[in-house]
Amino acid sequence: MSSVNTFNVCSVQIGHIGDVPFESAVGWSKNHFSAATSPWSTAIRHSRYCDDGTMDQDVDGDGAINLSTSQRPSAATTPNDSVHNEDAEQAASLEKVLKEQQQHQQLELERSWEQERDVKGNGSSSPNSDHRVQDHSSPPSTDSQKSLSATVPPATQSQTAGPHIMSSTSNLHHMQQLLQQHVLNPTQLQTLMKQHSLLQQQQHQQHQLAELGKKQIEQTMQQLQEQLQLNLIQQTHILQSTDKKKASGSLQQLALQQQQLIQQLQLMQRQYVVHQGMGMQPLMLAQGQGMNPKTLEDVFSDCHVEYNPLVDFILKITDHFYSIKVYFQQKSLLKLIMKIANRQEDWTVGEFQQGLNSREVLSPWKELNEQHLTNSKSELNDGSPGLLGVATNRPSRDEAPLEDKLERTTTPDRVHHLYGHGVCKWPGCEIICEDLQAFIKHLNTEHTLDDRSTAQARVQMQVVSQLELQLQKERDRLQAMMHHLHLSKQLSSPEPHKDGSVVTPTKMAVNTSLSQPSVSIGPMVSAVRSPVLHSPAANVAGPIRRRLNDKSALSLAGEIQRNREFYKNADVRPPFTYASLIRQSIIESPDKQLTLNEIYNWFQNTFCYFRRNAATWKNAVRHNLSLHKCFMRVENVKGAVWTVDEVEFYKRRPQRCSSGPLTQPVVGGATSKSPTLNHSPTLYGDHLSANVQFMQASLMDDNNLSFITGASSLPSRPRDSSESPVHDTHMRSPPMNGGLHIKQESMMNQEHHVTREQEQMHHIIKREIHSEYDEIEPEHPQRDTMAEDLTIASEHNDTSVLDA
DNA sequence: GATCCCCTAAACAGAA
DNA sequence: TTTCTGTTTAGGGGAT
Repeated sequence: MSSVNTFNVCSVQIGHIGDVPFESAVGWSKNHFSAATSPWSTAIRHSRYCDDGTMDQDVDGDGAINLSTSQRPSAATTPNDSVHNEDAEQAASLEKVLKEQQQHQQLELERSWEQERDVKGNGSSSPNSDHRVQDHSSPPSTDSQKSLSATVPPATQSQTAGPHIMSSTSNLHHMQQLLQQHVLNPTQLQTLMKQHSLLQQQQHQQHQLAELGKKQIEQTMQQLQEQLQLNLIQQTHILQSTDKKKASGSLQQLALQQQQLIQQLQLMQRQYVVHQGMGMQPLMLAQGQGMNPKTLEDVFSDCHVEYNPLVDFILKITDHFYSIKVYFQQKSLLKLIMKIANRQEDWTVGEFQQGLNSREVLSPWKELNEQHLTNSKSELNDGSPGLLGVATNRPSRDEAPLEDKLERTTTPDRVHHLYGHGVCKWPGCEIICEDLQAFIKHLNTEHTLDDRSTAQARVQMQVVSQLELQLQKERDRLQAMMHHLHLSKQLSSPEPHKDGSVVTPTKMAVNTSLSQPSVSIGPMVSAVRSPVLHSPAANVAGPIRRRLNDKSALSLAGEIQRNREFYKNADVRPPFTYASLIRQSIIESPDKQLTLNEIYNWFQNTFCYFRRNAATWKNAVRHNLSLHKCFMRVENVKGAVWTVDEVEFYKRRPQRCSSGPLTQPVVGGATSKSPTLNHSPTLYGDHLSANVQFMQASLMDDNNLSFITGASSLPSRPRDSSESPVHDTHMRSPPMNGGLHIKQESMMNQEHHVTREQEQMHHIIKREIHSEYDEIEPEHPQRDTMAEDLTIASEHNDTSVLDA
């Protein structure tokens, strides 16, 4: 672009050449003779404009350019200096003589052109650019110029042709101006003109060569495209054939061949782009500048070297554009193959060929050819096949596909991710809004930039972050699974599927290629909603509550831990009671105490389910906190916090199963709200067994360790009287923090009807579990909970054992 | 069918 | 006055 601007400046200066002769002359020569082609290339390369528009001093320039400067270069620098200095000094007195010289020069030029026409066609017609540069890179001396004008080689003379004649009028005008300004003598001008014509001819021949190469590339691309289509048709045939065994091998070969063809096609397209970019360059510039393309072509033929950066820029953009188009076309083709392979569309070969020409496959090329034809109408005629021969079928811009129209109508302002089904989907909001406007109003009033919204947004960010991590993990796992299954399938039996869907590397590659670019949240959510591992999906459909026979609180901790991401992201009701969840939230806290609001937050952060219907479940939480004696309200300086009385919690749980032989338990001799505080000894045993078994499964699953073998024997471990009888009151004494127990009732006065031996057993079991966890993972989040759970459970078991 | 557990809803009161 | 917190009651559903 800078070159174009330079040319504009050049044009203006030519118009004022008489006013500022030498600066204009410099401008003209700078833009009409590139550094590689101008006889004064050295001077021009080192010349630059000053801020005031005049030329800066030339360090080693010749006299013709530096006449306007104060420092005149020495005559020894360039042979031309002597001539120009003499012309300048005698300019005033030799005007008449010069006019005669001009006339003579004009006649001489006309004669030389006639001679050139006569000898046209006798010389070589393929000079390369290196030769050209070599010929004109050195400044010609006066003698050489004279000899050049007198003895022009036939090969050089023959290269002057039409373009020279076409532009001779303007060049003659420039020459006359130069003669009037005494810059060049007629001989120099004549040499200059010949060189100029030579370059034009060379450029023209290069252009013809480029056209020839371009046509060859087009032909090759056409052949490759035909081969590709043939390949696809063959694949279609094979897919429709009944012999699946043969089809598998043939498909693999064809798929390999298809990939090679596509690669070759890409290569050819790239070469085509290079040729095309070079060919369309002057035209694009001419159209862009609103100038006469022919005139510009003349100029560019002289100055093409300076346009290299621009050419590179255009080529890069065009190449990138083509790469995108190639990708989309390949993707479309693969989609087509997948449709057929999956028997979604039982096509015949003819229909398949028609499908190849469908909009889905060809639309990228149509768009490409539209732009291509717009940019270079003269380069590619409308009747030409264009890229891959699809240009003729391009629709008009008004015939936009339905999908495009739908996409346009589905503007983002009509879809709000926080609004759906008439409900505000802000976490914990669920406000019903009649329409989008009402929702927007609600959004602007209720969910402003305050602490609450900020915190909720922060939570959501964490949710998204965790979700992405989980997605990546699951994706890697799936990939590993697929890889393993595919390998094992190949190793075991290369037999295709019974349903006809052959698992081949082709399909795997197709699946990969198709799935990679389309990472959307939809499959992710669906995947989250249907977990395979540790799936609590059985409890998804409604408030199915866990009973005592289900997993205990230990299982709750383990299950929450294992499915934390699932519950956090899936709108699934956790299969635990409010009481269990509240307890879990409290015991997960560092201080084993939480305010009501913190419990709310734990529910919302841990379970996606509790991000809606806030009023309902919050009421339930409060109800449970008040209802169950295991939850104790403690007031401290900060306010009220809730703690858990573990004994009371576990004492409460067996109440549910009152069937069976009723034996008054030793544990928790205090009165209960429930009139049926009957416990089955076997129940405790089952409970503990279930706990241990689940812990085994959990640890085996999570840590892949088998220490449980010892853990399972813990309840039956012989009591060691030497063990410290220190009673672990950690879980039995909720942190007081200087607060006051409001709801204590019988708790503080309650005798723990646990024998000394049982206390010892608590300590042993808990310490052992702690030590085991320390060996496994020092920071295991479940450690305390599990230890406590098992302690309680063992306590119950001991009781049952004693009772038995 | 009785009983129990759990959930949901609601009313009410006190505090912030 | 509103909102939050805590308590209590009532009723329904599921499990035993």
